[in-house]
Amino acid sequence: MASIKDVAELAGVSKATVSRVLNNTGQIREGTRARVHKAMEKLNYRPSPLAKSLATSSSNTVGLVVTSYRGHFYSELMAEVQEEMEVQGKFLLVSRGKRSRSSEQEAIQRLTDMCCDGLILHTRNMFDEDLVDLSKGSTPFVVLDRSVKDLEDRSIVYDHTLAGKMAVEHLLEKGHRKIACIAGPRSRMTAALRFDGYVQALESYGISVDESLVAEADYDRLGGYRAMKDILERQPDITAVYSCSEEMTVGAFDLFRERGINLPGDISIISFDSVSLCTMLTPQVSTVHFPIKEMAAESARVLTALMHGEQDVQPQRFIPELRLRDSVREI
Amino acid sequence: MASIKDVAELAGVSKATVSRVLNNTGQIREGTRARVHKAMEKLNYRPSPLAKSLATSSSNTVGLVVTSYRGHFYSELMAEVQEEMEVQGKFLLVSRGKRSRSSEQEAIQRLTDMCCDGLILHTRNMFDEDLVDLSKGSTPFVVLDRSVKDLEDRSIVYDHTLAGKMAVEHLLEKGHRKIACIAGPRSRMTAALRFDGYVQALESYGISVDESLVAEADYDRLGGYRAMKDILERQPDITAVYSCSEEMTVGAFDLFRERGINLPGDISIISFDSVSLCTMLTPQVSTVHFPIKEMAAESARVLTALMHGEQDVQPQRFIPELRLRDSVREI
DNA sequence: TTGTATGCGTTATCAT
DNA sequence: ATGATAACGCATACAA
Repeated sequence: MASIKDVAELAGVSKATVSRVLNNTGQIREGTRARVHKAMEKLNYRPSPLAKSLATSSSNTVGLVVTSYRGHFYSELMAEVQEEMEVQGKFLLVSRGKRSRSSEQEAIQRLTDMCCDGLILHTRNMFDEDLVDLSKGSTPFVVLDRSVKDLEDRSIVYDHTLAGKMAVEHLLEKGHRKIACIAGPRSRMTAALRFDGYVQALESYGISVDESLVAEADYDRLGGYRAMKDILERQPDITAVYSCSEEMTVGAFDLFRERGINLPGDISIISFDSVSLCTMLTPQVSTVHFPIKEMAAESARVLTALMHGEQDVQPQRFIPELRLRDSVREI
Repeated sequence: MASIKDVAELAGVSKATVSRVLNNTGQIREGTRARVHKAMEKLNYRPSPLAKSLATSSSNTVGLVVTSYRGHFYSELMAEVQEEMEVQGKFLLVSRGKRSRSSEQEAIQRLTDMCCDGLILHTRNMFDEDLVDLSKGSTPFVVLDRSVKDLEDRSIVYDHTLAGKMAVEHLLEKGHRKIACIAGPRSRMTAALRFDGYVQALESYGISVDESLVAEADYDRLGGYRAMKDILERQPDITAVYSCSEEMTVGAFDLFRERGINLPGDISIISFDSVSLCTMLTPQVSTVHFPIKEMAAESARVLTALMHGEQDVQPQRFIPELRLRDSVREI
């Protein structure tokens, strides 16, 4: 690989001059510029990003840390950020915090050590104060789907509780009273919030929650299948289900299909949805939409603004939105 | 940020010594080692990956180049490679070749400039000879889902034509004769191959292809919807459909749902499938499985072997496999 | 307008 | 067992 030195020699100038034409900085005579260009051409010269980063401590990359890679949700998240960043000409470095405070911090450190120009954090286990500490450093970052006090201008947030409440209230309005809940692992913040929505909606109708109506499961297809099965065993006469994730909903449908249960005739269902899995099912299921895609894109945009040194960025607010389809009937 | 120099000074040794304890190379007295460690601790020292890369021309990252980020397929591909690489402690750098020979080559150059230790290429537009040229360089790489002559030991391949043939023959065996084909963009290699499978299967039954039975569409949901609509307009009395991608199948189902078309009563369908979208549909649709996930993982493993300097790696062969479910009826 | 010299944080080759 | 020192490829402050 030809280096800047080779180009300089061939063009009969100094390295500094080559560097100048490279970055379009300073004044250079047209003649020498041409000579340098020709030399670069001839040597098929390409600057080393590594050396440049070392010299400037900026790397033209941004880091993304997530808690998992598995599943449509994270795939979509990664892809979206990736695409948005490419527009900025930035590379994306992805790292995973393995569901613990320390591993999340470690991931962040690795990324900053690599001189990422910015960070997008979808971390669930770090404390708010950790994030606030981080904000004292020089690397700009945004937090995705998490509201951090004092970091509002870098938080891309969504009100999971309200979303859940709206979903369950819809069921309530349609006359359902015996409403099951397929909940995510309650150790996870957003899962807990979504469950809160269930509780609040019920309370607003003067109904207290019956624990035998709720099952906690992993946020995936099999989890949904099992949860639905458990609930139906305990409470065969439910009329509606509130599912806290689309993949769990797909799992529930596996059971419905297996048992010949009819929707919405026998059971109504409403679900969270991010990647439109719910519109592939038959009947298409009514959802509260959790717009991870748009939020990921927004996080990329906000980060870009931050990296450009813009002040007072106002992250877009994402409001829960009901998407009514064919899986809920009136009773 | 503390550098190796700071550590050396604090520990009262030279930079070289610090470097040695860092990499566990050479012999060092226990006492000094301890002192160095303490100094590192105290300064919260972390080595700069950038400087290390510059010095060693290796970066602890691998590059992945794909043609798109959109859709479940690519998402899954990225996520799988990502996860597999993390096990090796490698970072992943993703870049996109925008469906042209030159942009794919450009992406590769950027990645090699960053001193990636290895490359995974899911490129469709470069020529075989480009790849062969590349193989003369020093960066190990593998090609995903493409068979390159003279590069068999780095090609993770799948027989799309055979897969398509098997799918259509299944339809044929069940008595179907008027079989529509929802094809991908024929400019794309694998789409063309899958279509070939259709042609071959038909020929083996002495049937010549009727172009009005086939529609070419984008490899996505909307494409499938439109293609299905077009075909039904021209040929309302088809009995079966061969769909070349799962997302197109989802789109076809959108139309079926809209029109109240019954499966497999009115129409039978068989589809390619990679991300199990087809098992979410009702009825679950019979498929030929294109195991992109496993192939992505295999590509990561083969690359790892290559990077470790192993010779004679034999990439696993992936054989098309029919997964019969409930979307095809006998007539 | 251009050149010189130094620094960025490592590794690696010689010495000692 | 340890230290000096030269790379690695670029940017940049200071001279000229």
